[in-house]
Amino acid sequence: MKHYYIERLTFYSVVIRLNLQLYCRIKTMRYDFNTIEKKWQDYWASHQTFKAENNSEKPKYYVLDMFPYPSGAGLHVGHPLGYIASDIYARYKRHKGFNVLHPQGYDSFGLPAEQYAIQTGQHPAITTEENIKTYRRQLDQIGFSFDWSREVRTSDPSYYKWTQWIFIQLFESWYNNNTNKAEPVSSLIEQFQTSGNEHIDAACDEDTPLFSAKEWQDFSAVQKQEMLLKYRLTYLAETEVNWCPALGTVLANDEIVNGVSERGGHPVVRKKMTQWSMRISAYAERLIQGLDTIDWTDSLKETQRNWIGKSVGASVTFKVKGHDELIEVFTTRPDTIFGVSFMTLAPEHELVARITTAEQKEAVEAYVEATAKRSERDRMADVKTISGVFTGAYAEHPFTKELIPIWIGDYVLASYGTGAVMAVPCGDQRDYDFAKHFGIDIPNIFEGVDISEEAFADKEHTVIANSDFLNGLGYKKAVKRAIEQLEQIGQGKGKTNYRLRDAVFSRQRYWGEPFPVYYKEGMPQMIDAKHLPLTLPEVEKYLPTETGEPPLGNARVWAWDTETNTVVDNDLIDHKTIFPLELNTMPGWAGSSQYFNRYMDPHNTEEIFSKQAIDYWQQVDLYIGGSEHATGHLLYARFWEKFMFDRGYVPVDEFAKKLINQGMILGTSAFLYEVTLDGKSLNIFVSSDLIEGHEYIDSQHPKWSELIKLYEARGLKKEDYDNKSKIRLIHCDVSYVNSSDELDEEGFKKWRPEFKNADFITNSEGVFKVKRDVEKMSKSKYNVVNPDQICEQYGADSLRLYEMFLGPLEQYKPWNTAGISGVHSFLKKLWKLFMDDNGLKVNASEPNKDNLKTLHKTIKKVEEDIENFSFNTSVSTFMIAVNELTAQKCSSRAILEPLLVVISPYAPHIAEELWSQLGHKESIAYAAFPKFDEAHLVESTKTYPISFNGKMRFTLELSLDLSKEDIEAAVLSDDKTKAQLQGRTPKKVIVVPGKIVNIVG
RNA sequence: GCUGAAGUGGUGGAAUUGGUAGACACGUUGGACUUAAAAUCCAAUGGCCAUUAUGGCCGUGCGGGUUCAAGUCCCGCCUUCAGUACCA
Repeated sequence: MKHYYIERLTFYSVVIRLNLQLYCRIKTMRYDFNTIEKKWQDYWASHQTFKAENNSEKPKYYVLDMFPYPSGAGLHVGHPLGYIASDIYARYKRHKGFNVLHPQGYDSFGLPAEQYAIQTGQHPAITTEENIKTYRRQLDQIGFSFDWSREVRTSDPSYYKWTQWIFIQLFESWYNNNTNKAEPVSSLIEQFQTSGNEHIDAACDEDTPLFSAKEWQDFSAVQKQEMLLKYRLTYLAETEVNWCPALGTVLANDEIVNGVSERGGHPVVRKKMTQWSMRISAYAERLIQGLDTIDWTDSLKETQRNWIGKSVGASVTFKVKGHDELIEVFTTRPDTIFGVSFMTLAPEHELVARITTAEQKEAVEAYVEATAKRSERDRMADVKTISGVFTGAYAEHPFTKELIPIWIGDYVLASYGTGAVMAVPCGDQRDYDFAKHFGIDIPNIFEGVDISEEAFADKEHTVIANSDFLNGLGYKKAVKRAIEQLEQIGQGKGKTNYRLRDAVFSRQRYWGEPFPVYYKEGMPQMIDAKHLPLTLPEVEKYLPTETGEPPLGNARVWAWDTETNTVVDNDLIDHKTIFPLELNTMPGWAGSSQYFNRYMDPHNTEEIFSKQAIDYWQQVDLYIGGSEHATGHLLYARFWEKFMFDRGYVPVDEFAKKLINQGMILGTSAFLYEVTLDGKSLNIFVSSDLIEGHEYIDSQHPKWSELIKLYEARGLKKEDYDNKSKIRLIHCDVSYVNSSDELDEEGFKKWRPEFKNADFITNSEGVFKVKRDVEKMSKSKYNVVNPDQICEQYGADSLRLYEMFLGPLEQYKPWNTAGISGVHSFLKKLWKLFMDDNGLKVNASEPNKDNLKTLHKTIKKVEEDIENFSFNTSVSTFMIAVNELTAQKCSSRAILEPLLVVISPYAPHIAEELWSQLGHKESIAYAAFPKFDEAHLVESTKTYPISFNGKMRFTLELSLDLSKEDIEAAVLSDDKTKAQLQGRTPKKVIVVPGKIVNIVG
């Protein structure tokens, strides 16, 4: 028995093997994308095909993607969109003879890994490593031409060593407003030493006192450090921050969306804390100016301009009556100074408590307290309510010396300008509303303008009146004059104000870069750069300590020994040689603000990058990424690059010459209509075509007889459900829905077992349909499409082509997997152009005129498309080319070989395979892009559209040699023209040679 | 409110400086091949009217305008999306 069994097995295995051999033979002739793609991905990896050299005869080109945060969910089809576009561009540039740098890495510090660590105890480094593996596998299978030998990870100590190094450089620098650049702190100390700080124009803290050289010399060491800290480009300061209790950390303004945290949507409150800050405000003007020198989209530049928020105007000081106090305000309309009828201070303004009169004390205090309690979000949500209190104090008008009541109101923000405004109700709608509400005077200082209904804010048509020396002047002249006069009496000057605030740089987090900082007598000290990196310590818990310190407070070994320059046990802190280390870590944007430069020389252990490398690569030539980073990463990175430029580390002060924002690929969500009663599920679902337009169940409706039967079967009475039973939408995983929107009931029930006994009411054809809607692709909406499955089923080349084919790169567009069959069958047709059942069918035959025309118009169009980033139209062009060449039965090597090079940036795997089938031993990646030859497109005739009164009626083929007159004669003598005219004489004939003929009759 | 982008078939989208609107696909319908299915191939496919056929009218968010000719330019609106918001 046993013997027989083995014999049978052997027999079968021989049969199977024979079949397999036959199958494989056929298979080599077919477009077997899975095998081909794996083969070439392995080839590229083992041959390091895309390794960029730091010295090359070729011109350089640097194509960069925004590196991903490796999240646990992996990639969905929306993620690679920008990577595919940049990869096409990078491959194209290689064909064009450039030495292309196209690196990739990971922005691997961040909140999600830490949140996961808090929940599970899993070290973030482990989670991160696992996620990176998944990302790498997914990226590899799409066939990107990344130079992986240059990979960086922000959480890698060999990388963050240089993030720490830059921090030290910033600490050792100050911003000189005279030279308009950052300079070493040593130059500042020299000036203090010789002449104090009175004559220094620097970006510094507002509360910096003036001191003389003598005073400086007399300062203690700690006092000197305190003073210097007010000038450093990164500094410690007590700042009001956005504190997120749920996340236990501080958030930057751009990490808050609609008053809640961007990640997780948790509430955010204002809180005072000592934090590291970055003096980005020093660069506000240069960040605006620099925008004119770079090729970024207008909308992105506009977003950055708005964020920086430059406004030009004047600062004016008002004396407070009866106090030795001054109120400084910022105004963009100094021309309206004679229209001031009150002043408003922010409730948080420091003068409020000092100037409030005894009578008003109670009301003012109550108001201040009430505002403090209201969260930022409440204040934002409630813009319409006007509130405020009179302080009882008066200011003196700088010119008229009239008394101006001082109010407080929450429409004035403490964080903008000086936190105080001179209110001109006739010229500003908010001041107007406030004045109306509290019955304050609204003097009119505009000539010929009615202000009985609303304020007049039109600068263009302003003519000033009732304003002494400003009478009769227009806006511009009045502003100039007002500033001159204010300067003369010493109560104001021209001033430019920026909305941009310094960036808080501390996070109360574990999974981030440690600061290279220890504290001696309470003052921060930098660890010498040669001892970096200061690596993250191990902790038992990733939560804040019991005393409320950041997670690093849990580290047992986290103190700095200045004798040995090593990290030692906390217990050893003696404040003589061993000092406590900083417990905060750096924010997410630290690691991403210089990574583009590190790619140029990623393994350098001596420097952040060599001079030779940065001089060669200079800056990113093309940067592709999402527009959501407009006011975060893209602003901070520009700031750091300018700083690095000032200090002589980089040769240019903008890091990315050109930037493109790719749009988002949206998911097509599926929804089920679920019937509910009193908010509870009735376990009944209704096909979407029965429901459209209804919110409640109505027993009168004939469509719902089946549903009504179900109600009755369940013993529900008509009066219980009629017009009460409501319909709601629930998300359904898109994998249980086919392309006709029909639901796989069994699959759905398995996925959501709580509905396993649910009733599904089908439409009149007996089919259950879901509702479709386009939304952001996300796990929680169950509309995610995984690229792994697409690659498996259609191949990476199909995925690449399809993502490009969907529409313009910058646009938002919905994903629809069904459509991929179009590009997939294009690839099969392409394959068939080269291969038939017997193998390669390409030969040395002479190409004919049509072949050449097809090839050259394709070369021309694709080249233009790539230069214009119009990748979608290229894919159509390929389809047209292959359709035409197939119809022409073209098998000429002279046509098909160059065609392959043109297609290869888009579909590199199939291009490589066919290229090697053509007998090439080297990769196609560096083959020269074919040269376009206009000669092949020259035509002798043109099919003219013949229009009558602008409407095209028919076409006529005419020689292009004909003159205008010849064309007119030829057209007019044509029978079809005569038929159109029916004997009438045309009034006019427009002939545009080579374009169109229009007959006006 | 302000700023920016965009409105074209059933769907995604083409249309270089004003010059044949709807390329290229998806989907749909019909056909070929097949025992059948898949795959592949062929044909039709903006709407309406008409037909024996070569036809006719309307049509790029809406209303005007410029022009021999407008999706494209100008004026006035509407809608959608994104960003931003008491910024003095």
